[in-house]
Amino acid sequence: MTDQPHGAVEAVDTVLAALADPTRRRLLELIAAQGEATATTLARHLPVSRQAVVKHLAVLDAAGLVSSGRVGREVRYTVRPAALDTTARWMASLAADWDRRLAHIKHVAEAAERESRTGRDDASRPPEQPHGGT
Amino acid sequence: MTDQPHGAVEAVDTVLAALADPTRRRLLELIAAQGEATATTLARHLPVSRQAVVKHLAVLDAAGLVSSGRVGREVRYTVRPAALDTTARWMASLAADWDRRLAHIKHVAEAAERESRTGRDDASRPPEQPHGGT
DNA sequence: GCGACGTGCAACTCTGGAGTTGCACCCACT
DNA sequence: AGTGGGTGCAACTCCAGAGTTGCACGTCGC
Repeated sequence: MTDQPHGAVEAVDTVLAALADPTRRRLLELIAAQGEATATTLARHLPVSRQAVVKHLAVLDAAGLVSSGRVGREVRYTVRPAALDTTARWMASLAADWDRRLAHIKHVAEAAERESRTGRDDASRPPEQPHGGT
Repeated sequence: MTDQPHGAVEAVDTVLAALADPTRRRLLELIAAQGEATATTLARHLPVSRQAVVKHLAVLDAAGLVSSGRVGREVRYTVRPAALDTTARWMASLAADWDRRLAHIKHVAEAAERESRTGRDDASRPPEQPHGGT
């Protein structure tokens, strides 16, 4: 196990899928708080069976969010910031990209507005409110 | 519609759930690229029906990732960076928190290591490799 | 060796969400 | 008025994934 995807894109993919589940987020919380934890221990703090926890840990491991290490008869899990950080950066740059696009569109719209206003005086146009949305 | 959750926590919750689906991410991509788009238009660029797109847009809207605006007989959707940005920050701070905890644990472990080494010389101990994990 | 504890594997149930189809409604255009 | 394109609503199918149970195997402690 612990074969995280090669491409950064798929990494983000699996990380997002992994983080989508509340139980898995809770698991990460618990592991991070304790520094180290086993499936059995974690299951005690959750309303699900050990097997369910094991499956979740497998998903988290595949996403590179945790790493497993065997110590004697037990398997200890630790949190792994790298993948999470990568995803955070991806998301932040995406948000920035959206911002840029929106600013650009707004600029273009305003330019067109000025253009039409100076060119000819047609105040009789359908409302076309840009986006009241919320 | 477009009633985004009040608490920031639930916001992150819904955003993560929304971003978990590849089709929805593709939708956001398309909307961001075009600046504005309708469900019908978007469906033409995707291998799914318009209704499927509508449902996805409803989810994205509930997560605050898009905003809808009616223009004549069509409903146009635009991208909304705010929620995405919030989630990105949440994720980044979480990663930073993990980093802090790991550094702390490592520090403590090293201190304990030095302690036991100077206190008594017991080289006959089980391996206990910290975490080869991957 | 023996019991206790933790893990691993497999088969099973069941619900949520992704997707579809069909139809009714609204608005623009001529 | 009537037609076409876009939206909205509802009922339906289908399957991945979350969770369970049961049992076998390895490992620690005595």
